[in-house]
Amino acid sequence: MRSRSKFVKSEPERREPSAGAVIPPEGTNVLFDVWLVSRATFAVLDTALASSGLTADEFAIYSVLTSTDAMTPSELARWMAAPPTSMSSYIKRFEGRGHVTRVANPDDGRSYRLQLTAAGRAAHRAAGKLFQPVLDHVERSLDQPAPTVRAALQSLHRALPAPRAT
Amino acid sequence: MRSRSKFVKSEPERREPSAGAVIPPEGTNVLFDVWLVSRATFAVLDTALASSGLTADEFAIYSVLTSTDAMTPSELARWMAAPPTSMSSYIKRFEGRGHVTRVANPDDGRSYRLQLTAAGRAAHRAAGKLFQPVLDHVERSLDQPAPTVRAALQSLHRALPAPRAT
DNA sequence: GCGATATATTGCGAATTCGTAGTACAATTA
DNA sequence: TAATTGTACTACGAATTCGCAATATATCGC
Repeated sequence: MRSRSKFVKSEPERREPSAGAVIPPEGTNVLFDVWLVSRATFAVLDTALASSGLTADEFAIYSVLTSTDAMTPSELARWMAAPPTSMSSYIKRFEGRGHVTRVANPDDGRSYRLQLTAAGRAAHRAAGKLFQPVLDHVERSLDQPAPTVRAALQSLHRALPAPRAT
Repeated sequence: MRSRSKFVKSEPERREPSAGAVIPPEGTNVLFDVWLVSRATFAVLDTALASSGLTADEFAIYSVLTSTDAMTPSELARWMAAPPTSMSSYIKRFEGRGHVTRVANPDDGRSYRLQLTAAGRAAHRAAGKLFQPVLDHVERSLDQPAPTVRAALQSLHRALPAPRAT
């Protein structure tokens, strides 16, 4: 197993021992913030979605597949900045669950298109029911408008350079 | 191996086939944005740091250890929302590299404090030299002030609920 | 059209992440 | 202070992530 559920025990140490001020923001930067926020976000979502059988990553991928009716593995991999081999593993897993099927790609015989099955869509909806309360909580708790926060995130996304080895 | 280096080949498909507009922002939400941005960020950083031998996660952890002179594994785990067992694996790996040592924790005999060794600090500095250009690029490319973007990220961080299973 | 090169995908194996369960020490209670 | 309960850490094993190298199809140059 590896559902990545209870990272931080449900309630226990409500008052963080010292975390929260361990590192003053002045000593860090915007990329560090991304790291910290995303780790915390995944922890919360993985915990919240655990009983649905999907991880946060999987829920996100299912969401993409729900919104576009057919993507190839490569497109999906580029879209989420994942290596092709990881995508291959994901797909194998999703197919094993009966959540995804491959449809022939008339444009390219090396490739194929991915499609969520009815079971896959059902799983996505079920996970969505667990996801929604978390999203609602976050949007209500933000101390700036959600669109403002989203604009910042999207600005950051566009500002990233193309991956470049050294 | 698993240095998570060249996710997206260095230059090849500069013009994303269709990615970039696969899913309209209206159909998504702030947590989806976090997912997308963090995946892209890690891809860029892992690629940039590859030759230093550190992954983005490791660089971040070394950064935390550089800034605070002694944290326990638990504190560090909570700080970065990682399960204790993952932290244990990280520490074992870092110790194996000779980058971290454990110092007795006078306050608690079950625990100990982590400290970067000279070699660990050197590795962090070397990785920092690869990290800096990426950060510079991002800060220059943002279409809003970096402090604004950081404020949004920090707002998001505070808005996250405590991890809670269903 | 043919060969050369580029791209899409995957088998395989190695490294990583992390849950389960167990040990050791601390804190609380009686 | 002995018993009980809680917290810090880790050994172990299973699932995941992903690099390397191989295969199949596409595309480009001539």
